[in-house]
Amino acid sequence: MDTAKRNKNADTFETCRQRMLAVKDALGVLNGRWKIPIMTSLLFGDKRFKEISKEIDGVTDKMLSKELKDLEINQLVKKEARDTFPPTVKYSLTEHGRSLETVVAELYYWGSKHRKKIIGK
Amino acid sequence: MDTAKRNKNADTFETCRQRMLAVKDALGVLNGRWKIPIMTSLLFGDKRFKEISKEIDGVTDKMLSKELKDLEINQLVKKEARDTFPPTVKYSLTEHGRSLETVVAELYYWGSKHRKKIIGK
DNA sequence: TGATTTACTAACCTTTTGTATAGCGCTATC
DNA sequence: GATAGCGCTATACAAAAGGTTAGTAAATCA
Repeated sequence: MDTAKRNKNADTFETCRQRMLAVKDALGVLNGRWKIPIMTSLLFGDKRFKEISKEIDGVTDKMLSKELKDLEINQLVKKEARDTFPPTVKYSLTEHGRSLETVVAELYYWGSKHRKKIIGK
Repeated sequence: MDTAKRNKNADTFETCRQRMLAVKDALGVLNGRWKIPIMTSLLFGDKRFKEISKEIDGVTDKMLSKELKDLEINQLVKKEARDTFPPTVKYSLTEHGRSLETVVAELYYWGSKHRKKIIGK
């Protein structure tokens, strides 16, 4: 391998690693089975706890509660509780959370394509 | 709530659930900590096993091997082994796998933004 | 009276993921 | 002749993620 080619390979290796870091930062916040579905739900509007859980098949109260807390800590979601009875809690996206819209949209497009290609053949 | 408003709510509920399904299809294939990093690595070019593992911090041989197998089953990755010694195995993306490029790109943009906002403040 | 509702939490259990270590077959290098 | 390299696989175990069940508060409804 000549010098020029070796340098080019080293470059793409470095570029690749930097991309990877950013991708991992994103995945670090969106990890687990439920965070992206939760964000998807809230991109359609503010919701109460039970409304979210109805939209996401298979999620348990425990998981939903935990994941919402994580998302709140990472400033993607905000929570407003009123001390009525039964309790009323509203979840909504922060501006930062709403900036995930394009990511979720791409996942949606890709997921539809994938379903057609693999699952629904 | 009047009838028109109730219908509109029912509509967004349904649209939301359909989006959710497609998003979950995508996540079903890309689940776990490693699949998206692996795809990111292969989007930069065909790679051998060790090359991928060098680019992804923290992944073990066991996990890498398992996840590559999953991706192969889902037709995102293809594998070519030549029976030389030491063994030479080349991994590359299928066309379907390459179609994930936009998803990964969005994750990369968002991850960079997120790092600046939350981690690197 | 007692069942229902909401947004959780605690206890416990299972499944998935990760870690550590070893080994294989064969070649090339020290 | 020992050692390093590749692309795994096997075994055993620890840790993390996720699921199941049950329970709480206080008001409302039958």
